[in-house]
Amino acid sequence: MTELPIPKDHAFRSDCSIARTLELLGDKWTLLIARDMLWHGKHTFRALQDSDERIPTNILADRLRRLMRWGLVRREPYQSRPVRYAYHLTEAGRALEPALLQIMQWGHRHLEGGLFDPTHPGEG
Amino acid sequence: MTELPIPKDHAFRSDCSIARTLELLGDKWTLLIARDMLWHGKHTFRALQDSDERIPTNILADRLRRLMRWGLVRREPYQSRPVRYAYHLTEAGRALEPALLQIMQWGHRHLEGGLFDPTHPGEG
DNA sequence: GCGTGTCACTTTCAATATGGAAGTGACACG
DNA sequence: CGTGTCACTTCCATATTGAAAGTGACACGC
Repeated sequence: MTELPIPKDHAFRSDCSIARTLELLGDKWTLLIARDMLWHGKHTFRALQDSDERIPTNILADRLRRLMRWGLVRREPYQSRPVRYAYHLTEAGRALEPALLQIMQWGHRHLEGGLFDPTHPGEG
Repeated sequence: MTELPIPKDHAFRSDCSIARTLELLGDKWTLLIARDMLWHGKHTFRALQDSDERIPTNILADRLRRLMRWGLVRREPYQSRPVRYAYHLTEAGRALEPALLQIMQWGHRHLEGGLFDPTHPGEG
């Protein structure tokens, strides 16, 4: 149960936790970034941009900014000269894993998706 | 494990089940429609449009069309003269419940959302 | 039969978001 | 100094969103 820094300028459209969650994660890309950081060891801008789905760089930059603003992602320099940052999920970000697993499960069962499953390593 | 009628004209951007699922459900509204049908007994266009989040009617119509096209929702006339339809989740649509619960859970814990929880009736 | 109301949408259109592509800045390396 | 990499930002055409108004099929009351 992490305290998230809800942006002061943000007004939620309702009390519903699902509606609120979708306000930050409800798009086609954001959860893929979480997936890549959580399960695929991708932590640099470059690595995240090289996912199978080929996220446009402007969208990636925007989503990372949003995730940082909401406290789901933190970035830290992994080198200086030039300074470059690695992005990591915070505790709140990692807490998305069960939701991600359920979404994956549904896709496996209904959309003939690939069988990668982080809970069964070696199959993907 | 329901067979879904994947639209012939649709090409998934990757094999990933999460990416695929987000292609149909990855927006701010679609899962709210599922929520309302699943837990709030809303099955007419009117009822769905009267949710707390006030979905625009053109978006609602579009999302219902999409959900029907993908086989997550089915509609049936609930009256004739004039004929009017009720929308219901199919088995594949109802199978979203675990994902919805996890998303709700995350919102409860991190976004101070309301406490409605269909698994604990009487608290919302 | 006519005006009013309801439901279920569709249409319109301005504003915002998306996404492909090219550009920029800070370096390392040779 | 030229080339290359990483991490973005900027540009811009197109697509999506969302507020609002419009439409069609009736029921109901007068």
